[in-house]
Amino acid sequence: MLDVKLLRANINDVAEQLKRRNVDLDVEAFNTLESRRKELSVSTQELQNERNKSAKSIGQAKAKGEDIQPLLDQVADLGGQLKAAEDELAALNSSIHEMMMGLPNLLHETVPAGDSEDDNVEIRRWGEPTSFDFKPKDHVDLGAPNGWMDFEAATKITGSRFVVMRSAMARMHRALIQFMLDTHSQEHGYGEVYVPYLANEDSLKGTGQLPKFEEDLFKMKGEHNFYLIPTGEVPITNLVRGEIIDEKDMPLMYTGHTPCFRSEAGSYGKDTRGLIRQHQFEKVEMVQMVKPEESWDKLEELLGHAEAILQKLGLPYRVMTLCAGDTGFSAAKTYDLEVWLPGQDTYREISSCSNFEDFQARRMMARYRNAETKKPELLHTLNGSGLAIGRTLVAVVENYQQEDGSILVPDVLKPYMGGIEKLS
RNA sequence: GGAGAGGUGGCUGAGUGGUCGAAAGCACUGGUUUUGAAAACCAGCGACGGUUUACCCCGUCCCAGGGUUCGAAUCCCUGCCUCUCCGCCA
Repeated sequence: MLDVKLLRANINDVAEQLKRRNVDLDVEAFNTLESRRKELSVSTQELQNERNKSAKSIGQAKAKGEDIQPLLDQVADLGGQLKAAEDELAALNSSIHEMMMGLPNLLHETVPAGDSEDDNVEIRRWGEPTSFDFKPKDHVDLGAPNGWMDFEAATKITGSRFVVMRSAMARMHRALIQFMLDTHSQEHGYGEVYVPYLANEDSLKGTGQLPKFEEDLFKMKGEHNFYLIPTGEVPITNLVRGEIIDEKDMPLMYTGHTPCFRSEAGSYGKDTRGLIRQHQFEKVEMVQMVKPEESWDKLEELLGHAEAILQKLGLPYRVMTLCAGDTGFSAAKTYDLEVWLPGQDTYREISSCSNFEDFQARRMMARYRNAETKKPELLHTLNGSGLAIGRTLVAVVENYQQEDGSILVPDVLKPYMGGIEKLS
């Protein structure tokens, strides 16, 4: 959420900045609501003050044994007036809040202009696209024939966009999770967490998936308002919802593995083949809660932690800065890591690393106590995939394939796979 | 799932429907004392919003949402959560 004070003071600036995202802020509507709110807030407080004073004097009169009936008559209609004013004010406040919850974050000045992923800007590459002296296959042709990846079985069990994995492939999938968690927790300084895979409405509002993007989520039936998490970002970031963190404990760094569930509404017909776009996939997530002045440096560090995984796995990739139109709702700036996929002869997103500044923190009242001022201040949140497991598996399978259809095991994964050299 | 007890400031924990934003203790901060530290003593110490140069002042907040009342931390209803006992269970 943006700071409502910012809108009160500089709404035209904000509107101008939101245009970069092709978002049209209704300045007039906001100003109308806001001026009415201010008026009403003042008059409501006056009424409240009057009520408090008279209640107090009635109490005192009663304590002295005086007749309080005349005083009661004086305040007879106060209650009704106050109730009406409070109700109207509450309605107004919730309209303003609703409007604020629907506005995306302001973009960092370094975010390039653009409307779609075609306008994202490449900032560097690591490694060269893998070369083969035969025609490389994609992961489906490599995995499906021998049952390593069984899309038909998954369709029977559930439906489209799910997968069953078997034997060595299932094991390598699991190995990737262990390898990433170990790397982040042992080498990069993250604390490992295990978290719920169902989250409530407040949590999803906190990180920004609700109220705007409910159609992307799977919602539980029944009396609880629970949703399957679309990313580990949701439960992990919400660890600090409503908390005031000691400055000495900052930055907080968490890593965790979770499944992710996405309805993929609106992407029918897109990436229907293989593991690229599933309703259920695994991810190892990195989340940081940092002091505001540190967040831009921390974004570069966090990006480096994600890159380290790809480098250890020996997978060629490039780093992209998302353009204005492609940057997510809550983020001020996002880097995507795109890994080389020989089967598709292209780079595909495998990680997304973002700085949210105080956008999520304000939604969930996540603060830290500034040691100098002793006051609670909003902290900054960041997160990044480190990495998406399914897509990493695709990248390993396609980049490490041999002409006979076997898959070499990257060195760093061997300890997690009983030392075997290849899948065959 | 059944029965009971609770949810109060960073923590523990008092609170008769009427100067209660809330006793007390701990923690923390500042001071006195001390070569220094500890101890002792004194003082300060919630969040958010409005107003203000600032002080002050005003409002809201005692799990959440409703209700009763001139007035609610306190009474009533609903929900959420925690604890104890029983049942079930990985």
